[in-house]
Amino acid sequence: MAESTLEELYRRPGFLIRRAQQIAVSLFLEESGALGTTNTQYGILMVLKHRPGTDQITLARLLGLDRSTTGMVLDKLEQTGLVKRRIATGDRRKRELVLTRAGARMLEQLAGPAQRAQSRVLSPFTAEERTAFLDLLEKFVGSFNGSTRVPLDKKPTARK
Amino acid sequence: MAESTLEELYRRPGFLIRRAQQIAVSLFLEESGALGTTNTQYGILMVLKHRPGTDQITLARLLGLDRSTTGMVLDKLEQTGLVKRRIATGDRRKRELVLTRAGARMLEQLAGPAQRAQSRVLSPFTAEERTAFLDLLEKFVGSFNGSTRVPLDKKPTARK
DNA sequence: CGCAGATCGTCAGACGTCTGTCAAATTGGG
DNA sequence: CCCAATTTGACAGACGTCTGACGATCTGCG
Repeated sequence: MAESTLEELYRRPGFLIRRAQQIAVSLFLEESGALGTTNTQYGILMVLKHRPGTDQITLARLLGLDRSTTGMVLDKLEQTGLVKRRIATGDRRKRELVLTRAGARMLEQLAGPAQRAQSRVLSPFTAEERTAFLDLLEKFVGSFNGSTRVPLDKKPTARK
Repeated sequence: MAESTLEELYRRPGFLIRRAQQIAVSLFLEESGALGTTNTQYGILMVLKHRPGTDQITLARLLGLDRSTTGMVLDKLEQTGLVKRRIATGDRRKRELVLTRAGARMLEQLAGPAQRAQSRVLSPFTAEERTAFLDLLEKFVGSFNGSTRVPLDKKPTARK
């Protein structure tokens, strides 16, 4: 029966990856819920915790986002009072980004939800499958960093 | 050196999955390029090819999208002349969706690019890794169909 | 038969994401 | 030292995605 040839669609990596992303976001939102901070915002807060004073472009490269997205999300974070933007001394084009006290507190409050979300994401897998899954994902994204529209640069410190 | 504790971030499944999705979309767009049809639109066209006359809600459930997204993408598809929307006979709330001739042609033209995109997605893997990757993804999304915000329903035919 | 409750689709609102363009600022080569 | 090229961030435009609300319609139960 040609009735279900769209099984092809369901086995496509693109389809599966889209669903996976949808699920991961969903789980994070379910756990972080009332705190009102999204996945992406959480990523930015994380980076800013470890690299205070980073500028927007570097931040974007660290997360694999483009400048516009990064700027827009930072707008929201600034409005919510979690992040402070300051014109960089020495290069007035740049904005030095730092967590506010509220931002640091939010990050602490998010630690639990983020951890639970991660556990739920991995919950369908056995221990071996977990590492296999992560290893394969790492190999996948790793082999495309640099190519693709929005490359990721884990070592922006190593600047020319 | 606490300097790079954000390696934690890079190993998080949520982060890896987001990057993977970003890459997959990017590759599809690179290949389909000039045809001007996106990932999501391609999914809708695929379903409509195999299930002509489907209504929007059923289509949404088949793809794991919500009603609004589905409706909006269908707006574009209708504007571009790839899909036709018709009030269903027997239930005037529903819209029967069918590919236009141009829609069917577009689907044919997309076959090559979609195939190439899929090959490129899987290119970093060995044959064994490919099936492992797809199996793990399938297990992952499969175990969350039904839960999460936007469930997926592969068998909407089996209605009450 | 008639109305309460479910269902379908649209709309408004919010967020994320990318591309392209532009002004301001910086840098480098002559 | 000066101007061209580059870099940073903002803005406009386009698409996808979800939630919540609402009108139109249908269905089932009394």
